[in-house]
Amino acid sequence: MAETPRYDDSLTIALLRARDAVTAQFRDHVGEAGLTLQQWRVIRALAGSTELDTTTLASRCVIRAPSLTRIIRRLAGRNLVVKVPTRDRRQRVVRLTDEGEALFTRIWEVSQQKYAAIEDAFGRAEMRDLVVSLNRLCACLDSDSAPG
Amino acid sequence: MAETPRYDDSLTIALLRARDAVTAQFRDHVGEAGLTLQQWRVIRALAGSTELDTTTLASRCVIRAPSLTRIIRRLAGRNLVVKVPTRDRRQRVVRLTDEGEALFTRIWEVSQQKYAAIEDAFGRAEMRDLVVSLNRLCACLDSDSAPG
DNA sequence: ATGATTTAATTCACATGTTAAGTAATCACC
DNA sequence: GGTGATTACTTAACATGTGAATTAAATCAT
Repeated sequence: MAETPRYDDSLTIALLRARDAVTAQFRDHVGEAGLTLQQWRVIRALAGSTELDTTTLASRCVIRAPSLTRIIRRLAGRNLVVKVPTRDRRQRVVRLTDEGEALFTRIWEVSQQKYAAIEDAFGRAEMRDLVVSLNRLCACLDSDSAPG
Repeated sequence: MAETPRYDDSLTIALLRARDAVTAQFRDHVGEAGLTLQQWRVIRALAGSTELDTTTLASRCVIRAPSLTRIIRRLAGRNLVVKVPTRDRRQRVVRLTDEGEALFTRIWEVSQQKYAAIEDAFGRAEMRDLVVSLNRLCACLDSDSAPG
């Protein structure tokens, strides 16, 4: 508690700590349902009969393609997602099964409460500003990779 | 570019994306020196003849103890860190070797430039505010884990 | 239509993330 | 000063992160 690390002012460390603190709020609840947080992000992205290909899913969930391949394999093995046939047979499009949708609903309710609790603790407006700021940071860094 | 994911407004996703974007700025440079970003965080925390035990190091680097055990083993195997004898023989206190310090210095210079580039792109004041905001978020979440 | 190229996803190899269990050293207490 | 609880770290088992190589399918040029 009392120790203030020397490079606490680093953006990298601040982001890591924040992510750690936020995910910690959800991990136990999601874990009790037998899911990792990454698996939960995938299920959440597919909720509501959404069909998505691997590339889009990877982008939305911020999960690399190789990891997503394994995650989908596991979720399919548990009958939570199924493959959907496509015209372009290179693509793997998936959607939730009824069982997957049911699991989503069960987790989602409590998850929303926990999210609301964070908003209450941190401040709704401040949180909105924070998300805007984070998204602007991404926008800044994604564009200028061109050196001088 | 044109697709706006449905839950881009999620703090969790925003944090993931931001972390991803920021670390991407450093990964290649650090990787060319033969280090992962996690290994680099450890080396950075130890730079300047700093001796630290595993627990403190884990806290500062935001790395779990089991991961840190393996990371230190690898860095020790490459003669970048060494164990320091301690009174409490449960603790593992480590410090950089001369080789480790040299590697730090080599990476650090470019790393600082890249950090400055982020500040330039995003705005120095905005970045300071962002770090403050992130740290406050952690403070909010670390304290109130007590349910009603 | 045939072959070169590009694209989408997977596989591989190794490093880290995560939880639970294990081990050894210290501490608290009597 | 010996015993039980605590502490610091490690190990083990499995899931994900990461970059490079691979495979299969669509596209392009001709």
